[in-house]
Amino acid sequence: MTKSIRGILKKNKSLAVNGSIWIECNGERFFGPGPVELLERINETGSINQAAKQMKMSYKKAWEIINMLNAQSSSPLVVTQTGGASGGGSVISAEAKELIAWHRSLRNRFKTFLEKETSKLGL
Amino acid sequence: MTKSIRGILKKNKSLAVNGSIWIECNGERFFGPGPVELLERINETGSINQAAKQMKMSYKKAWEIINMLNAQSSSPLVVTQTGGASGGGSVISAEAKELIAWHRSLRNRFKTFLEKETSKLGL
DNA sequence: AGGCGTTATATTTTCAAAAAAATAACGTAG
DNA sequence: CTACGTTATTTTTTTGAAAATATAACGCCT
Repeated sequence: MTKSIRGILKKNKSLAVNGSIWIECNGERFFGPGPVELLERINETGSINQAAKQMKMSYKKAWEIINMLNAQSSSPLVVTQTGGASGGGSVISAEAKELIAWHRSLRNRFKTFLEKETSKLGL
Repeated sequence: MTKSIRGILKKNKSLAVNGSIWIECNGERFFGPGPVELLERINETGSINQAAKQMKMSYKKAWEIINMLNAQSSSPLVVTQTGGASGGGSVISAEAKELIAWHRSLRNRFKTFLEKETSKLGL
C-alpha cells in the first residue's frame, strides 16, 4: 500500500488535480468560462461582432450563447440595438455584471480547492 | 444590487453549481470518471472486450484509454493476456485499485464542495 | 490442424458539430 | 434613397471525432 498516488506514475511526470465548473439552469449548462469572457468583451467593445472576433468565435455561436442567456433570465443580460448611427451595438446589463463578479469569486474558491487537492497527491 | 444570483433568473428555474474533475499527468487529462468505470468493469469481467460492451464504448476507445494509462504508469495498471484457455483476458493491478479508491474519495470531496456552492446561490 | 475468444491495430465509413457563406433587416446620417 | 456597420437567421460546406469494419496474432483445447 503506497502512501501517495505519486509513486504509481513514472518519474518526472507532473501531476495535478484539475477541473471545470459552471452554473446550471434547469439541468443544462448555462454559465461557464466561455459566456463570461463573451460578456466581458461585449462590455468592452459594445459589439457582439467584435467580441466574437476577438475570441475567434463565429458570430453565430456568440449570438446563440447570448440568446440562451437572455432566454433564462428574467431581464435580458445583453441588450442589443440593430441599425442606428454606428450600425447598432450591444450592452450588458447590471445583472450580467453581477453574474460575472459572482462567477469570478466562485472560480477563485474552486482554484484553491484544486490546489489543495493537488498538494494531497504527494510531492 | 441583488443579494443572490437567484433573482436574476426566471421564476421556477432550478439552479445549481456543477462541474467535472480529473487528474492530469504532464498537463493532459489522464484519470477521470470514464477510465475509473472502465477499470472497475475490467476488474469485474476480466475482459476489456466485455467491459467496453457494458459501457457501450468501442473496443478501440477502451484500448486507447488503457494504453494511455499504462504509458504514464511505472507499472501497468491493466495487464493483458492474448490467447490461452478462454482466448485471453485482462486484470487490473493493485495500483489501479488504489487509483480508483483515491479518485472516489476525491469525487466525494468535490461533491460536497459543489453542494456548498449550490446552497450559496440562494433558494 | 482448426476453432474459439480474446487482444491489438489499421482502414474505412458515418455522422454531427463547427465553420463559412449568404441573405435580410434595421436605423441613422449624409 | 443610398451607404454603412451592426444584429438576426438560414443555408451550405467543411472538418474532425466517433463508430463500424476488417485483419492479424496469440495460445489453449479438442
